[in-house]
Amino acid sequence: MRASLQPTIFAPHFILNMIEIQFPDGNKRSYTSGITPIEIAQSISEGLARNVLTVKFNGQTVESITPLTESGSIQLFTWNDKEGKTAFWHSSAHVLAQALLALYPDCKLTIGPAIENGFYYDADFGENSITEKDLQDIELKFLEFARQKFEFKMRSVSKSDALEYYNKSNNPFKVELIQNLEDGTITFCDHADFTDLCRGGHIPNTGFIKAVKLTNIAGAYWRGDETKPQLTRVYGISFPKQKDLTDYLALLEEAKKRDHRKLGKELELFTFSQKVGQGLPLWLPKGAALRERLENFLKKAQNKAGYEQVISPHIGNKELYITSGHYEKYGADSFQPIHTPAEGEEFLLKPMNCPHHCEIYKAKPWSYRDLPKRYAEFGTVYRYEQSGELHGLTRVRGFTQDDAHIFCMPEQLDEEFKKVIDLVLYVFGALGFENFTAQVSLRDPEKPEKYIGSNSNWDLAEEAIINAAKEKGLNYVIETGEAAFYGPKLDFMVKDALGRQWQLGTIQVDYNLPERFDLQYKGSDNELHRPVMIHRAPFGSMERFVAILLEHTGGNFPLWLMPNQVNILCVSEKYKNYAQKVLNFLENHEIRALLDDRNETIGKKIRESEMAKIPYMLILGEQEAEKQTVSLRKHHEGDLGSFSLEEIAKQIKNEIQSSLVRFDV
RNA sequence: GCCGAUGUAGCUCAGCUGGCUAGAGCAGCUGAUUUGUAAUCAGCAGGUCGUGGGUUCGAGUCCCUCCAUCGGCUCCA
Repeated sequence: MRASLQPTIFAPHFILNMIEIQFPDGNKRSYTSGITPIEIAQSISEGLARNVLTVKFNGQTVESITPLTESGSIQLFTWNDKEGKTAFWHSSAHVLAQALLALYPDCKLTIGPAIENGFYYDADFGENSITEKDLQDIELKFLEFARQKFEFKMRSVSKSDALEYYNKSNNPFKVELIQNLEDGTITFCDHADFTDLCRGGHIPNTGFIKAVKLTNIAGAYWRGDETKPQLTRVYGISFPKQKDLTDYLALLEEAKKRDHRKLGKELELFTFSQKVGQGLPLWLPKGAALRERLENFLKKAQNKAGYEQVISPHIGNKELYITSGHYEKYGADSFQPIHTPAEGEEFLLKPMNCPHHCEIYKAKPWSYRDLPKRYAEFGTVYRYEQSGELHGLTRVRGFTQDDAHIFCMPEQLDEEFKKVIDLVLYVFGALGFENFTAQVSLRDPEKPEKYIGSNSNWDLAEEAIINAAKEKGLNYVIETGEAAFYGPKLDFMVKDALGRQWQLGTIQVDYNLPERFDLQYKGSDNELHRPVMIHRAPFGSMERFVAILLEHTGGNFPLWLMPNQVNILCVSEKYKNYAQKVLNFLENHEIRALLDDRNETIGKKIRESEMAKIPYMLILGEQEAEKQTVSLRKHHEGDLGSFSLEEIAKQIKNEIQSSLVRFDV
């Protein structure tokens, strides 16, 4: 500890110049006023000082070299903290901007934030676009600057000075940003001879950045608005150590191996055909069987929870969608109507099941005693998704929702909503999804024109969702403005192998369709009332769910879902008869097994079964045929010795049962 | 839809700055081998190099159109 930083209690005239700093653990220390956070870190340890990337003082992000002149609480962040990484990548974006400007003096910089994994910078390169080949040069320039350990220095500028600065450099983007800022709140950040409009939160100097990888280049609209000019976005990620970068790239390689598109092909689950059409998946036998098992699993739970299966056709009269309001909203951007020989008659490929289910509800009058009605259907729908948005099985144009619509009285909404949450949690639990976030999507109060339905109904529904999420102890985030146009929703978001978020399960409240379809029930007061509708899909869609399940399990599904649970491998063709007997035995125990009696070496058969991720391999030859046993090998575990057929069947059944807990309502 | 990249056999890939009948491994077929815990050997067959046009004496290679795929953006009932 440096002597000058010691509290000096014997010199009263100093006391006025002392400030008291509180640390996150509650400890307090006194320092001379004007001390910088980095000096405070030094007073604790040199090691900490070397690793401090950013600082919060009284909850506000400050630069590590900002002098502190008042007492307060301090938080020091390193690479191990989220805040540290953010500052690191934010600072990296500055260096990227500096490098871009150095190599392309005419490019117009716009914004460049830190993101979950790295950072990006959007710039307008005008006529001369850059390509991925240029990234290496930019990286070199980046590192050249980073190594010079430039300090990041914040300064306040007046609005007029700021505008003048960017008008002079002819940058309309920055000018637009500054125009929307309050005079007096505007700050610039300088490092080396580079200046950028910036709110702050930097690492001490550029020298902390030891490794950088500019990962890709993409187009991005200015301010995310399709009608505004398209900029070039350069994505990158940087690290304080070269090894961190190497590890990160290895991790990405690893993640690619779990890509569901790759696994789906290797495991022969699904395919696509240009001739059939883009975004229209073809389920191969193994994939179809897998999907069917998932469907049966959910059907069973739904039956217990009081759902009834219904079936509706793949097309519907255009009038149906005019009634539902979907035609007006999406008609122009959808698969276009199918015409019939009858003049003026038009049908639409069903983009959702709800209108059909509303008509099923309408098939007879209902009493309040009958409610809730819960109609479930694995309904295949078709949506004309933008071509650039299609992605493996996670975003397709034809897919099957594990859909259901619950028609209930308004006072039943809370309870029904919670029951659906229970069902979703059961499904996720049985399939091992633990890392999901619940997203509550509410309407954007600024844009009422985007939504249909009365304000009071929206208030009711939003409140019901938030209450249910709270009561069920969900780890939820609220997203304002993300609601569907007909009602708020609760989505269950799960990440894929590369960390991209996908919506799986969804629960949505709808006051709109019951109105449009004039749905009714007779209340205890002998008056007609309007039911509330809940749309819900625990998987979301079979396609997306299987995709994410593939990425999470790497193709090693729970045993009950596996297309082939057992491969029987015989050492030579001589033992075919015994192998057939083993196969029959397993089939009698409802275990899915395949017999590999090809004229190949046992080594090859094992290799192929391992690569096909078959959970159990039963190897049999002379010894086994004699003793009526099998030699057991488990995927990824190797040889486990010999067992009787009964023992094998028992073990497999146990494993299946332990992962398939019953759904209790 | 927009920006950028990619497209060679069923799969994974090679084919340099345009120049012999376009190659390899795996898979497939035929034959030999009858195998003990992650690839037995040999032979055969398989491609209008995504599509259509252009430049050229000559195009898998260069240019344009379209299609599909990949990474983003916008969108997502």
